[in-house]
Amino acid sequence: MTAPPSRPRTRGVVLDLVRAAGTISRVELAQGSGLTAATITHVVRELMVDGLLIEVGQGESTGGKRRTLIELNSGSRYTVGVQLDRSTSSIVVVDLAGRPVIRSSIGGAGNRSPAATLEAIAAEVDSLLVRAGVDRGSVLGVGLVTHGPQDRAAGVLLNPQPTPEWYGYPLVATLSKMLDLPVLLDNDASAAAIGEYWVGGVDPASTHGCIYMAGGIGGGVVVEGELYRGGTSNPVEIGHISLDAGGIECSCGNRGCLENFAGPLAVIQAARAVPGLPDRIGLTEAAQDILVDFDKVASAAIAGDADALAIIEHSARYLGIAALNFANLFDLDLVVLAGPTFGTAGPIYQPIIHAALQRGAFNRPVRPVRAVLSASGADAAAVGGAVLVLRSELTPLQRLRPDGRSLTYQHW
Amino acid sequence: MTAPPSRPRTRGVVLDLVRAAGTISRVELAQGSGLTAATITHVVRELMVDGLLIEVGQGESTGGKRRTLIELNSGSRYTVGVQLDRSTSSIVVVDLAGRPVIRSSIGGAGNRSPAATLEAIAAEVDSLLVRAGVDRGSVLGVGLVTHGPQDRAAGVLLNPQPTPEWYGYPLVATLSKMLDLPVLLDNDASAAAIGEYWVGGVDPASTHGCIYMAGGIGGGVVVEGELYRGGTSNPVEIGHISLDAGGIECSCGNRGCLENFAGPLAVIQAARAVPGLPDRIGLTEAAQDILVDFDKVASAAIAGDADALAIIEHSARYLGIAALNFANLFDLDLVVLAGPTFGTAGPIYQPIIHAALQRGAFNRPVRPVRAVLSASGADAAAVGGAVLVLRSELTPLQRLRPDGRSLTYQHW
DNA sequence: ATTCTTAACCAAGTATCCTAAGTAAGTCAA
DNA sequence: TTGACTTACTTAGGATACTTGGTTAAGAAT
Repeated sequence: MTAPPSRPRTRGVVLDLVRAAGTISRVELAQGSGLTAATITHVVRELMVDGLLIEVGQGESTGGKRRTLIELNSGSRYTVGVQLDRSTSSIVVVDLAGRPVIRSSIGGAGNRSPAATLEAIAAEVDSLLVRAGVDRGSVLGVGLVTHGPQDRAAGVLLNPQPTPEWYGYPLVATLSKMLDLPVLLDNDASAAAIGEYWVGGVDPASTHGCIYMAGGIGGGVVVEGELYRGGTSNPVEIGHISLDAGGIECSCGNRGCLENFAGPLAVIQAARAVPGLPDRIGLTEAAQDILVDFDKVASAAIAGDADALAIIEHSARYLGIAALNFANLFDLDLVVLAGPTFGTAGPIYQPIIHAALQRGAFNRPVRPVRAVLSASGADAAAVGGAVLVLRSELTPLQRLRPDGRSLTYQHW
Repeated sequence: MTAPPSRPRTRGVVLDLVRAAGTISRVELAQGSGLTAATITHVVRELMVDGLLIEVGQGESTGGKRRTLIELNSGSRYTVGVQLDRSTSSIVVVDLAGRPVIRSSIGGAGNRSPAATLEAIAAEVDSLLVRAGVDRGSVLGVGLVTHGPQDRAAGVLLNPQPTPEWYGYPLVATLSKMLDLPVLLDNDASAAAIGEYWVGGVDPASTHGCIYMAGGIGGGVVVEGELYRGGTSNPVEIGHISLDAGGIECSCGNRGCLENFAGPLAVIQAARAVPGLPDRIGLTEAAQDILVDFDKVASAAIAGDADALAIIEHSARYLGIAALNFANLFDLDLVVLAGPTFGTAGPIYQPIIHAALQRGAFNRPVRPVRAVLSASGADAAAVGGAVLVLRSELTPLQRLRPDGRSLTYQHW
């Protein structure tokens, strides 16, 4: 365990400015941080000694001495992001700049026990680190992201999915012990949102939300680079907002929930109900993996099947209404669509949702509101998980405990 | 103008702890703030020299020296809150503890010009300060709260309501000059939310949202004592979230907006449509003031008129769905109902909305979710405006500019 | 070359916190 | 009642992370 760095907040601010700019000079760091040039000198020197920053050349003169350009020393540290759901688990290793250096997908939880699932994940993480040639000592930690509700501080799920054994199972402690690395747990949609902010080129001044659609629909919001956390850190249950007061009752107790109109299960069910369509696109009677089945409908829609297209467009229109409510409530100027379902169907969803925002976003007179597809594609949540570890280690904006360890981060 | 106080952040933390506790000792301040007892000694002494805190006695011994009890010196500073809408303007003067010391209501904007309206408000503020015997030198400033969208930093509305002349009119600069006091502008629903947190006895650990219903429906969210601001500071347009994808088109561009189902105008229109009801409750043909008309329906409902009750209950059920979406998206554990419409009809609305939250709030397994009526009644927004000034002057949690002046606060 | 401008660094000062060692004022037990 | 103990608060000194102001380095302009 390394000693806690001094002035963690200032280091975090500087690192974040470097990350956002890519390449930057000390003068610009001073302007951007509000600190004086002298302080920047000291902080940058510390960060260079730690190997986090490197000087990469000189800028053009603006009438005097040329500025020394600084970048993240991206190969000096790595983090791992693990996105877990029932059908698949995506794993990525990212460098200090948040760029993926290697990725893979393995089977999801299925009906396996947490222990068996985590064993498989740990083995794959070990394998990826070896294959990428990443020194284990330079790995800061692992971000495990999955569906909510969850207790992040305890590192457990508060949801008996996929099997009752998962409720309260010590995911973080177990994976941490298996890998001998720090592990943090977070919501997949929140991770996708912060990941998009960090590596997706989102304007730091923007307030953006993420709609993450995998097996279900989740949401995340980033304001000024920070995740909206709400009260119990399980915010933005966008899959279960009601869009029809008289709609059918949902298992959540609400009526007319978004997921029942627009979720992948609703899409698959709608496809099954169209005579001939299941046979045409290979949708067998027995319920397969949700994402596999959804992708059959999505592929058919992209390929021009009118029935499939109508079903996807119906889903997109409801997502558009949800996105509009989402944007008007959180005052967003950007809605990012992320998750495996948008891998194939994204080009159908994006323009419809974007158009819905143009129609009714309240803050549109103040600034433009857009909907875009995630830059990280299906790996958005996994990349986000890795980014969450980067953030927690490098830019500790939360108040630190006296011993320098993060409150939201469990070191085995 | 007084010199900016030293260590503004620490002072703010201490003042906030004192405010939340009412009466507190230095030992508890040290525990609550995380600062050492020595630092608390220094900070409390500074604050006592400034007259903001006073020692008020001693607590029971817990085995040693008795604790010296400290309170806000509530008579040492005052702020003014002005809530403005079309039909009425509520004005309150609150002391340092946020308690109202005097209040009044005058006519709202109506169709008057901004200048004429502000003249009337300024005269009434002057009059209230004199009648309450408040020394002008102890008045920190004025919080002007009204509907959005608005540009808080510029101190102008971005909405041509009630007349086009209001769009972009320099409200803050004008009122500030009239009164020779600092003025800040904010959203009425946000103000009601923070006001409820400050003086309504809301648990500081809770995450609460406010549904503010006056002429329209607005929302505000407070997380850990801070307002959710979103991107352009016009968040939580809850009146225009869609609850029926196939509903009638709203002027905002969306369909099936909450306001068209549950807003006061919808209630009045529904009452007009019931044969006999308008005559029975004195609802004349010509549209009067919205709040006056709404109150006729609400009073009849409270008095037992079945038709009026059904209309209010219909409105409440839709507000309940909206509150549930609100709570699930923002992860709230408390929804406060505020605004003049709840003055009479609150006892009908509250149980229905509360029941809706019990039915479907996602975080309910983690902690209870409640709906309550505002403790400040119809003055919630005005009290909130006054509290916003207290906060900005006393607990500057925002980063301060080098000259010590707040970024969000315009000193004429 | 000389002078100006800009970048980066260094030294000393300051604000704000901490730790450590007190003093003050109470309880408790013999 | 006296001495030991506990708790509340204060004082003194020191650490940290910033600041201000001056210096050196490296370029452009004349």
